Amino acid sequence: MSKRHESNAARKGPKQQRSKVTVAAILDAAVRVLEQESSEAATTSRIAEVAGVSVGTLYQYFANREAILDALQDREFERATEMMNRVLTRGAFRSDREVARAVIEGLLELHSAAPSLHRLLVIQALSVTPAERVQAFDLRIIAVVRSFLSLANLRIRRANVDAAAFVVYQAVRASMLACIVERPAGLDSDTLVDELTDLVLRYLAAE
Amino acid sequence: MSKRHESNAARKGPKQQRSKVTVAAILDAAVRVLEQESSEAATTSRIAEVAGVSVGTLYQYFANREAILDALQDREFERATEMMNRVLTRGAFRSDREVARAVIEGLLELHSAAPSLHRLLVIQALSVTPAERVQAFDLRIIAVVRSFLSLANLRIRRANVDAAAFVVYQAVRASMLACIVERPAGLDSDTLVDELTDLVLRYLAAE
Amino acid sequence: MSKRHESNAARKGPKQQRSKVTVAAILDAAVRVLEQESSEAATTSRIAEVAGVSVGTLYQYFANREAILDALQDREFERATEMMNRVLTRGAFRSDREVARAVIEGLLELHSAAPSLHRLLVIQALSVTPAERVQAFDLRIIAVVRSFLSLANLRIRRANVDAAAFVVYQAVRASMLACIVERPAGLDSDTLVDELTDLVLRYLAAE
Amino acid sequence: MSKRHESNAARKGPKQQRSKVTVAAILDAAVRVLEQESSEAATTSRIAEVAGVSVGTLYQYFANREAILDALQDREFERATEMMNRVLTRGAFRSDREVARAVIEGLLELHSAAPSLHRLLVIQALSVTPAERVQAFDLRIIAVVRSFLSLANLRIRRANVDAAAFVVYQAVRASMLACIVERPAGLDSDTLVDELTDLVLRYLAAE
DNA sequence: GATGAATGAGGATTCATTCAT
DNA sequence: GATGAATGAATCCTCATTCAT
Repeated sequence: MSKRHESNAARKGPKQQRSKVTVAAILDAAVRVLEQESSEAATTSRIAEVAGVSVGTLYQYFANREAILDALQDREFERATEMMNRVLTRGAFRSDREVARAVIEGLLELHSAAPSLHRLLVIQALSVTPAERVQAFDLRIIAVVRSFLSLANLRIRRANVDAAAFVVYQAVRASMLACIVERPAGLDSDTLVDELTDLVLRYLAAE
Repeated sequence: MSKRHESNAARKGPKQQRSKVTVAAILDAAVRVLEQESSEAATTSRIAEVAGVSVGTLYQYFANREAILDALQDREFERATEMMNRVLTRGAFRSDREVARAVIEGLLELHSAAPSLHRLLVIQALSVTPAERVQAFDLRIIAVVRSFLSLANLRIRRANVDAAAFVVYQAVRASMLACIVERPAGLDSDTLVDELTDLVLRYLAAE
Repeated sequence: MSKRHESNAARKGPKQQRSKVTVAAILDAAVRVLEQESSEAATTSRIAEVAGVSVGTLYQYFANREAILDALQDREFERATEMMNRVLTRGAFRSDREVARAVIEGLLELHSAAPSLHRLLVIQALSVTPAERVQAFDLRIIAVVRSFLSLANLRIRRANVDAAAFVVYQAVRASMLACIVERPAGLDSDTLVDELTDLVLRYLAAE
Repeated sequence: MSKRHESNAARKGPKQQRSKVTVAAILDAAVRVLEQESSEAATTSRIAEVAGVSVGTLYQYFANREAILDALQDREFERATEMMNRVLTRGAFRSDREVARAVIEGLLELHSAAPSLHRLLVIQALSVTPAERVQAFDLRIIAVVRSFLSLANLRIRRANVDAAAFVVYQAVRASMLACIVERPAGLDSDTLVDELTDLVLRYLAAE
C-alpha cells in the first residue's frame, strides 16, 4: 500500500510562488513533448528534462505520471470554461446560432492547439477505472454545459438536461478529436464547425 | 509500440478449417481476458494461454499484438453491420424513429456485451498513427451509415452526407462508450437510447 | 549505502541545551515512525517531519541516516545498562536465578517497547561492514556482560569469559527479537524468559 | 493487485530438466555475487548477468527478487538437514558431545562457506512481515531440531521442547553469524564450536 | 542555525517478439 | 505448423544528501 501512490492530484505543493512556476513548466514541457515528439516519448524523465528540472523535482510536484495528465485535464478544462465565459460575455445580442458557433469554434481551437494532448486525455479517461476522477469530471462537465445553456438563453427542449449535456459533450469532443487526429477526407474545420453547431442546436434547442 | 513491426493485418490467409478455428479461438480469448480479467492482463501470452495455444502459434496468425485488435475491430464492425441489416430487413413498415431506435439499441447491446473491448478499440484507434488503418475504417463507417440512411428511407436534410455520417458515428460511439464505462448518475440505458435516437433523427432527418 | 559518507557518529557536539532537545526529538521521532508506521516509512524526511524540524536541521545533527541508527543503538544500550544496574542494585540478597531472571525480563521489556526499532538495529548491525563500529560495540557488550557477571556474584564456570559473554549476548538478543517479531506459536513471553534464564544459568554458572 | 506479485516461491517452473539447471545457475550466481562482490551488488540484473541469462529469464523462474532469497533459504535449509542426517548416520557409537560437536561444526562450515549469504538471509527474515513464510520456516526448524534430538538419543531435560528448539536455533544461528561476520577478537572458530556445543548440551540435555 | 526545494543515480519489473527444437 | 524459453530495452519511482537563501 505504501508503495502505490493514490494519484490524488498534486503532491505537497511546496511553498508558493516558485512552486507554481515549476508546475507550469512541467505541464508545458509535457505538452511540448507530446506535440513535438510523441506520446511514447512523454516519459517522466523526458518531461522533466524538457522542463529543465530533475525527475526528482517532477515527483515533488506530481505523485506519479498520471497526476500530470490529471493536471493537464484540469487546465484544459479551465481554459475551455474561460473561453466559454468570454464568448458569452461578448455575446449579448447575438443569435443562438452565433453563440453556439463561437463556442464550438473556440473548442476546436483549443483542440487544434494540442491535438496529441487531447488525444491522450481521452485515452487516459478511458484507461482509468472510473468512479474516482472521471465521475467527478462528468459532473463538472454537466455543470458547465448547464450553465452555458442557461447563460446562453437557449430555450432547451430537453426533459433530461443532465443526460443531454453529457451526450452533447461526448458528441462534440469525440467528433472534434477524430476530425483533428484522423483528418478524414472532406471534413475540414469549417465543415466540422457547421455540422456540430447544427447538431447541438437541433438536438438541444426548441426550434 | 510504434517501433514494432508493421501491422499488416493477419499474417497468413487462413486456408484451412483449422486456421479459422484457431483465429477465432484467439480472438475469443482476447475478449474473454479483456472482459473477465482486465486490460493490462491482456498480454499476448495470456491471450494465447486462454486460447489454448502457444504464443508462437498466436504469432503464426497475427503479425503482432496490434493485429489482434485490428481483427477484433473488424469483427465488431461486421457484427454491427449484420445487426443493422437485420433491423432494416425487418423494419419494412416501421417509422423512421422506430428503425433508428432499433439500430441504436442494437449498437448499445453490442457495446454492453463487451465494454472493455470497445473501450480498448477506441483507445487503439486513438493510439495508432492514422492514415494507415483508421482512414480506411472511417470510409467504411461512412459507407455503412450512408447505406443505412438510404435503406432506412430517411429523408436526409444534410448537404454533406459524409461529414454528417462521420459526426453521427463519433457522437453515438462516444456517448455509448462513456455511458457504459462511466455509468454517470441518471443516465441509464433507456435514457441514453432515447437521447441518441432523438439526436440522430433531429440532426440527420428533415422534419 | 556504503557509497555515502562515513558515519562518524553525530556531527556536532551538542553544546547547548537546544541541541540536546533537538537530537532527542529526532531520535524519538525515528522510533515513533518506526513503531507506528513502518520500517520503509522511516526516511530522513519523514523523521524530520515528525520531529518537527527540517531535513536540513536533521543533517546538522546527524552526519547521515546511519548515524541516527547508531545513536539509537547507543541509547538503547545505555538503557539496557541502566536497567541492569538498577536490577543489581536492588538484588542484594536474591538468588542467581532471581537476578538473572530480572535482567532478562528487563531486556525483554526494552525489546517489547520498540520491536521494530530493535529489529532494525539488528539489521543495521548486519548490514554495516564491521570493524568500524560493530567491533567496538562488541567490546562494550562484553564489558557489560562481564561486569554484570562479577557484580551478580555468579560463580562463572567458563574459561573464556569473553567468548561466553559474546555468545550469551547473541543468544539472548536473537531469541528475544525472533520471539517478539515472529510470535511463534507456543512461545509466550513468560516461557521465553524461563527458557532464557535457564539457558544463561546453565551455560554460564557452575552448578 | 495484479501489479504486485505474491512471491509464492518460484514461478511457472518451465518444463523440467532445463529448468532445474537454470534455477541452479541463478541461485549460484546470486551467492557468487553476494560473496565476491557485495550485498548491494546483488541486483536482479547483476545476478542474471553472472548467471549467464537475461533478466527476463530470471523473472521467468522467480516472481521477484525476494523469491530468489527464499529459494536460497530453502536450499541452505536442505543442506543443513542433509548434513545433520549424515552426521547422525555416522554417529552410531559416539557420545552426545561428539555428535553435537559434529553438527555444530557442520553448521559453522555451511555458514563459513557463504557468510554474506547467511547474513542476508537473516536480514531478509527480519525484513519480511512474518506470519507468511517465516512462521512456516520456524515450524520446520523446530521439526528438524526435534528430530535431531530424538535421533541423537539425547536425553532431553526440557519440558517445552518446541520452545527449547526455537531458542537453541536462534542462539546458534546468531552466534555463528555474528562470529563469522564480526570476527570478534579472541573468538576463533574452534572456541565458538566449543562454546556452542557446551551451551547446547547444558541447555538441552540432562546431565 | 534553519529551511526545504532540487538532485539524479539506481533498481525492480514487464512484455512483445523471436527462433531453436 | 507448434512450442515456449529466452531476450532485453525501456520505464516508473525513491530517497539520501546538498546548498542557496
